[in-house]
Amino acid sequence: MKRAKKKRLESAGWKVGAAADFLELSLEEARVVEMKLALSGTLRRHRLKNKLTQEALAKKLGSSQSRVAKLESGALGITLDLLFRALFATGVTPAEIAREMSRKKRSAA
Amino acid sequence: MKRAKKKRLESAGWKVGAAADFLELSLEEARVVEMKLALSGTLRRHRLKNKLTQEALAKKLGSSQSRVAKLESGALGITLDLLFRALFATGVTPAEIAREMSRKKRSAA
DNA sequence: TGACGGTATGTCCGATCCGACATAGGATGC
DNA sequence: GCATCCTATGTCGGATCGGACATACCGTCA
Repeated sequence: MKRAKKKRLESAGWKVGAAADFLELSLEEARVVEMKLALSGTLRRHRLKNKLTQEALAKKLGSSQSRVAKLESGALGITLDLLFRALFATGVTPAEIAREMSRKKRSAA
Repeated sequence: MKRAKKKRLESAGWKVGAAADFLELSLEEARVVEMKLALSGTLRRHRLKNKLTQEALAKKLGSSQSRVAKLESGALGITLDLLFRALFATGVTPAEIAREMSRKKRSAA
């Protein structure tokens, strides 16, 4: 599968932000990747604002610290489902998420 | 797992919209469910607006007609990842999705 | 009526993700 | 130094999801 191939490449040392630029990702795939990156940043900001540790957030989610770390680092193999659950668990409102989503992200070097 | 239990119950004949109201879903889980429902509606509207069949959209996504049908019906076992990919594939912009997301959904009977 | 295009539903099986755990890194305080 | 706290990274096994396929359903048109 195409998606699988992408993952393989990326996990072989590529940073996804940059990857979206030159890998042959379809437009919609690239957008999803950018979205995940943007939201993982949002998640970390809000977790810190709430003075939660990754472990504390993990417990709220019924997840584990390592998974939260992966969420925040924009690691591969994390889904939007978990990302959104985490965001909501930190008290981010849908409206706020929406705002973050539409804020375009300049691709990092 | 709690999430697994929820799925079990729901798949035993419950409509998710109603389910979110009385099942012991955590707040963040309920929000994700509502979000999926809202977005599946958005997807269908935009697909039709673009005069695409489910099959045509499926091909764009590298998926299948049945999967698209499930996406649009808000079926269980569907992730936000695929939902967003589908939305982007129908040409919906992030800003538009954001707008849909913050629009609250009255729970259907 | 039958054919046809579009959609819904159900079931496989392989791919992917999740939570758990171990462990390493880094910062701070003693 | 070395505890302690937080975070990062890697790896398992089992749960969930995905595409594919079959098939049923529903209009419409002739």
